[in-house]
Amino acid sequence: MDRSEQPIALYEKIKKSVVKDIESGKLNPDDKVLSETRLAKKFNASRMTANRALKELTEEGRIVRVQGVGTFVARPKPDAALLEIKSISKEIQDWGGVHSSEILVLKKEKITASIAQKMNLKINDIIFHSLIVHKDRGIPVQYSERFINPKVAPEYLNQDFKKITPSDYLLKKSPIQQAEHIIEAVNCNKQIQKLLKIKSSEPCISLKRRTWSFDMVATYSIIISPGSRYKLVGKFMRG
Amino acid sequence: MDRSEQPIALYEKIKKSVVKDIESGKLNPDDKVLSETRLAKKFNASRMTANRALKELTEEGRIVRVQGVGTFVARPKPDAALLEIKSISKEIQDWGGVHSSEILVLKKEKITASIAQKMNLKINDIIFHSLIVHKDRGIPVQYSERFINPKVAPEYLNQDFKKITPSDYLLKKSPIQQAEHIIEAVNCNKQIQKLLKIKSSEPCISLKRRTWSFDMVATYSIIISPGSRYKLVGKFMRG
DNA sequence: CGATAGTACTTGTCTATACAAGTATAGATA
DNA sequence: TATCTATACTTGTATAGACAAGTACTATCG
Repeated sequence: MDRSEQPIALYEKIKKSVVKDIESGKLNPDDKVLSETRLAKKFNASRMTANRALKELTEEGRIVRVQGVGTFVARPKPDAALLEIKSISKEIQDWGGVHSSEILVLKKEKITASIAQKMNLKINDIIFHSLIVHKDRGIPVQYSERFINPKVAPEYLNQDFKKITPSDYLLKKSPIQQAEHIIEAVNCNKQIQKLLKIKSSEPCISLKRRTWSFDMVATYSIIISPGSRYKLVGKFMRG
Repeated sequence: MDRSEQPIALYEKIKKSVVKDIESGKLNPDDKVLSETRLAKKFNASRMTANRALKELTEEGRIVRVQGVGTFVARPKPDAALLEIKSISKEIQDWGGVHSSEILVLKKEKITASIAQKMNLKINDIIFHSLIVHKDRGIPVQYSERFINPKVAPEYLNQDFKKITPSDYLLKKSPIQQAEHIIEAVNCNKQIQKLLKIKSSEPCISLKRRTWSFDMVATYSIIISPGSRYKLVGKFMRG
């Protein structure tokens, strides 16, 4: 860790204090948080500084503010793994299906320009690339392409993926700090149509996902599923 | 444009001005943006106001700031701009579009069995029902049907939705929301095809959503958008 | 009893100022 | 030439004060 101790900003201290009260249970969901004025007095800060702390906590979804009324602790995210793809095999099994998968690509390779851009890497950097089709009772339900930053998981290719799933390995090696999801409805190209054994008219759901670890883009993945065979269910906060 | 004019905050004006310069091509990636001091002077604002504008644009991924050096237009990490599933009108405006909407239904009515089940209400209970088609420059981009529990927002129908959007009103009345989302790729029925002015082959993204407030189901909504005209982008933090 | 006005409090926005800290550049120095 | 130093500029943090806008409650009036 190259993070040495720099003097912590006052607004950060206020944020941490509120978060601590929430996580310790001193403040429960829907409880009223100290007002800006009171927080400012408590920390010997100006109101603007307390305002900044509370504004950022609002953006982070930890509190809810209502003008004229006050600031309240937000209800906890019911599912930590919000729109996150849990292991597709588990999902299929939970559904009562029979999971199998076909590994089409699993290797190191030079990164392409468009992927390099998405992952903030340089062209010609080396990257891990996998392409897998997941099936239920032999019927393809998901095309899954994944690019992995080797700086984050250098031993990725050497794993025995019969003992640990790729997702589980990555989760262990690189705690995800942040994830971005882009969900689209698309008609997919011929190659993917063939892999998924669908007609060209079949609407598909495309989920592109980037995850960050250690302040780097850790993975970029593209998942495509026929609309008739798959849906996403997510529980999370925020309107 | 059904957006009536509420006084727009100064920092919002500064943000919009910078975004406009970026999107019009006046400012290109890596170009230097006016410094806080200069922006402040240009808009007759204080430096703190310009600072807020630039700070928020940084969080939105549109610019990059380097202490001691300056502010630069971010490279187009595509899709980084839109962060949350926020109000569709705001989304369209941020995108540089022109939002309008057609209200097809907005009334109290008796609940149907299937909706009653989803909302944990009894058949023949009264519910608020709205059906709106949102457009960008006249092109339909979203079919939005919504059922609202009157216990949560009894004054819903009496609002002047030219002054406050339905979403904003609901957020205010029941600020703490837990939500469940089901996302599917579908081909939609003839009625919706007609409203959205799409061909039957156009893949659409369907987002069904339930929100909870005060331990009740507050709303159930169905949102359908043509895949070619809309996508969902979500950024979620962990820890 | 119901409506209204006043109040106390909250968050939202904005200003003018201040100092700290990081960077680049030009000019002086060894 | 290579290195240091002053400086001018940038962003980052923080203050104290101001007014606007929204809400909840109380006391008053009709």
